[in-house]
Amino acid sequence: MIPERSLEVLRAIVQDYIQTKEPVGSKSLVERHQFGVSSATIRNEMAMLEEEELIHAPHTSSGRVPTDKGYRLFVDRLGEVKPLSASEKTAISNFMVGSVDLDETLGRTVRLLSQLTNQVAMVQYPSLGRAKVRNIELIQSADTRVLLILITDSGRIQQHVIELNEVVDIHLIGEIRSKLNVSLSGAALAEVAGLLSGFAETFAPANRVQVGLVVESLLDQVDANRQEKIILAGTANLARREEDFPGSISPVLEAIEEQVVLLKLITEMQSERHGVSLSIGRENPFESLANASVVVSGYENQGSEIAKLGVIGPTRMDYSSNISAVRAVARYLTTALGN
Amino acid sequence: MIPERSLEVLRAIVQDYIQTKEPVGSKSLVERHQFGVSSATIRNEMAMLEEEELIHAPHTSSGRVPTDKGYRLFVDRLGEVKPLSASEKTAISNFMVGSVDLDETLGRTVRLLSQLTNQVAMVQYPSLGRAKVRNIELIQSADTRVLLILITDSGRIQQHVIELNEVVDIHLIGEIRSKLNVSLSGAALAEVAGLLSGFAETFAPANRVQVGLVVESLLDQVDANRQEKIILAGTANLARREEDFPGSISPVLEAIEEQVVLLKLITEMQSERHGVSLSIGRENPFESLANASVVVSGYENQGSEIAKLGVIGPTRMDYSSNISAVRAVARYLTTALGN
DNA sequence: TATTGGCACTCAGGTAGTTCGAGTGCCAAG
DNA sequence: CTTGGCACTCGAACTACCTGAGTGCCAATA
Repeated sequence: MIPERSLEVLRAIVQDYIQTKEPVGSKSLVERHQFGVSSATIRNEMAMLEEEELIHAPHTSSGRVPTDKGYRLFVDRLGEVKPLSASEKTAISNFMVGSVDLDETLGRTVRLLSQLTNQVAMVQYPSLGRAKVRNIELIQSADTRVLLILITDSGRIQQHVIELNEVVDIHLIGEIRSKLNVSLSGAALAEVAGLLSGFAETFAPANRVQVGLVVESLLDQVDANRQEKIILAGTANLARREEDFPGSISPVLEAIEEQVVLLKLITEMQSERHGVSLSIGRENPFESLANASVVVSGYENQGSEIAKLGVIGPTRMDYSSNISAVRAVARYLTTALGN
Repeated sequence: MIPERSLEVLRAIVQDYIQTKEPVGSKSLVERHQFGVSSATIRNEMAMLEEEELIHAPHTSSGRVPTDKGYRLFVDRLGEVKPLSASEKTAISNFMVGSVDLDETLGRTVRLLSQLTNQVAMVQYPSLGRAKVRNIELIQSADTRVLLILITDSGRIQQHVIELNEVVDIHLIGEIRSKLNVSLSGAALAEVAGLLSGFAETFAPANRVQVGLVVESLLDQVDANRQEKIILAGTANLARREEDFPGSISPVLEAIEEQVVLLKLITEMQSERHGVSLSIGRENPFESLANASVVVSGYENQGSEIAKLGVIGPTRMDYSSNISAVRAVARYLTTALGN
């Protein structure tokens, strides 16, 4: 058990360090905060905190800097969640009005979040995993091609062009389309594969090849919920915080361009307090993100979480405001999707 | 008229500078190239080149660095276009196989180009400007909403959700759909607005509000060819070339994130030799891109240019290889779209 | 007239020495 | 447990100095 005052000291160190970007020493600490004790006492406290690996001195006889573990304790027990300012709130609601399309909504959301936090923002597209089929359309898009459109109840629209290798028979397409909708409307995506076994056999033998191609493409798209998509905004904010990343920012840039890494990371993060989850520094398994922290929250549709959004930035970030911004944006997005 | 040998010297300076990233002096120049004259003579030549503002000395008594004007002369008259290596050629053809969807093709293209050049690559989506309507679809996507899909002959698919504010009448939707296709199939997008004047009046008065909403949305999308789209890849390559950008890379990152800037830039660039156009340093009007050069080329479908692609990187880039890479990729994309 | 060797000059960058001050750990006294 | 005091550390900032690649200019030469 760590005594109360030590925790106060840790909080002060984290806050000062985030603000000044300089290692913080015992003297400046007692000047900026009212501890009612002398700097020598604080030094003793700091020695204990260092013992616990909550802070760390970059070199002998310099101020202290929080470790990943220190930040973790800070956010878990010490950080108050800053309420959003009025201007931030209006920014959020203004941003959301007038977008009806899912693409557009998510695009606005990610820009909003990056603007609000001055970090790199990311929004994951809704997972197809738990979604249900609302509608399937087949449209001729060229002589030998049809466009398959899959609309889910989360509003996500996926489209894919199918090459049939022979001239499209418009009546056949119509037949496939209506049979597909009869079989699949309202079905969960996970069930689709099962429901379609034997589907081709309900058609005349001559047509089964083409039907097979359509079914295959549809299953591909359902399966494509694994390779989900993330949209990013505010990459330039990384460069502006360059000095916060020892070495270079380019590994970080590479990691976030590599969507696979990001997706793995955010899907594995467990939700903590207030529905927000975060990964601090080396808590994440990726070497290139050793100096980065990630704050994410899920957003919902019809009561269940469909995807996540969040920000990524230097370990030394303002956790309090970023957490509240991420949480607020996730909530607004949830309500925006609810109508 | 600049004498032949001076041009040779300029070429040598540009090549050495691109390779070594160091200002190049007269002595190292005669060592690395066979000029058959002494360094003193080269110094005289360099003095003339400086007179012409083709090169520039960062400070008194240091080597010379090409100016924007020098690079320009180099690419216009001196740079040989490097043929692609065999491995690059196979990389290109491998990359292209098996993508049938426009989205996917462009996505692969932009990644390919960034990999080939080690720069930031960009691909502009085909402009709707000269395209023709192939097909229009209306699909109910919720009780009060329909999805409008516009497919053009360039293979571009645009979708948008329309909020009708009342329960969708499926027969009315069908009627609108077929009438739209009758009126518009094969029409150039520029003609659409004209063809649709008076369209709502062909419907029963009770339905005209809904028809109006659909028409409005369609016109919006046709009009949206102004706010065209660019996809990017390889942003991390910028960070890796950080030292090539005096100051910081963040203005550059901001500029390329600001699609408007990029679009304005590349649409205003005039094609030069071999169908490739380029903007070197301050030749472009954007202060944030003062140290950046842009290499773009158009790609075609059915014989006419539909959009552009290219790379953006530091002024000190390897123009010869980048030009050939951009040109090659543009050609491959053109043929890939041609099938 | 173009080329060349020679020469004095310049200046960024590296090395070394110095100082300064914020910060530390420790200890003995309160 | 707290505190003032003290010796110690070490990065950062400043200075001085040196080195070497590079320059411009000039007089001699082919």
